[in-house]
Amino acid sequence: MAHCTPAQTAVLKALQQQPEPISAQALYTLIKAHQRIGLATVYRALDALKRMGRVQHRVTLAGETLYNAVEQDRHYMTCLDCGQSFPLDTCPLKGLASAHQHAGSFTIYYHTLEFFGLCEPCSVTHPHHNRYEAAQN
Amino acid sequence: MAHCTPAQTAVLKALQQQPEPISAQALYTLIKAHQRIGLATVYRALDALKRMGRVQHRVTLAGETLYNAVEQDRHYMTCLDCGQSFPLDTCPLKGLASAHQHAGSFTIYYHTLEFFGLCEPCSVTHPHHNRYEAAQN
DNA sequence: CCAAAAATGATAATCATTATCATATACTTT
DNA sequence: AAAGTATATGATAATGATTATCATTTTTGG
Ligand SMILES: [Mn+2]
Ligand SMILES: [Mn+2]
Ligand SMILES: [Zn+2]
Ligand SMILES: [Zn+2]
Repeated sequence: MAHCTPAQTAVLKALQQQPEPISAQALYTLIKAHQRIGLATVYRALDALKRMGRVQHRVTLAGETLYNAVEQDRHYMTCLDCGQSFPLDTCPLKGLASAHQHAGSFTIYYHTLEFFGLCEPCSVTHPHHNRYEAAQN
Repeated sequence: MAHCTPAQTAVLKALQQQPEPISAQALYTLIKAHQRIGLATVYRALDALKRMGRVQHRVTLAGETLYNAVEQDRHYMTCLDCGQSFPLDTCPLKGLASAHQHAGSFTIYYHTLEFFGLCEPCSVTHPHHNRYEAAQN
């Protein structure tokens, strides 16, 4: 049922060639090298593809939204200190939540799952030299 | 080991009284009613608390970051069309990933998990009247 | 009390994303 | 096929949440 405009097709094709999630601006640069396209159109296409359940997104700590094809069900552990992301071997929800599921009356297209914490180097380096008492519960 | 400045304590206290995740700006308004505090300080405190593993965050489709105390391990299904969020009864990772876990050398403080798709009303109303062919795989 | 380090508040700056709007393209009807 | 209508597109301006600056205050340790 889901149909695509030329721009949407171009964006989806480009996304499917990316091994890692990519930002709208980076996608724009990539596609523009091959064909005439506007940045706003890239954003519009990504939004439309999202609502068709063909593209998913996640937001980095820097506030940048990254997109990838839904087939690529990958997740990350992200360090709150240095911002580095480390991919998980496998989706912890594998099996539990398959694509295009129904939960009650809600149709699920995709999910985002991300772990946050500190990577080894940062947990060591981390100063933690506050001058105040710990807040009580 | 984690110590708090007065601002951090105020922010954490305010957060723990909230039943739902809240934005930095809304928190700022709430706290300012009781004590002198700056918006930048609220952002700084939230960031510090995040790195202490006491506060977690998620980003709405509108691009707003919402914060909540880590104790409140709640997740949502969000409609890509109308933006409404519906809370899950229970965390699908309950048991699998307990708080402050270790995964290899990485220390996990919290996780974000969110399902995206279409809510009942939107999946019905949804026009889907494109004029182009579906993009191939 | 005194210097050094850290925290704070007010405000300006940033920058990814959205809104506008004029134009182009596709579909529908004569 | 031309005209008329709806949708898509591109260039650019506007938005707004978050961050950077910087002067001032507070805390710490001697
Ligand atoms: Mn997954
Ligand atoms: Mn959970
Ligand atoms: Zn790190
Ligand atoms: Zn909806």
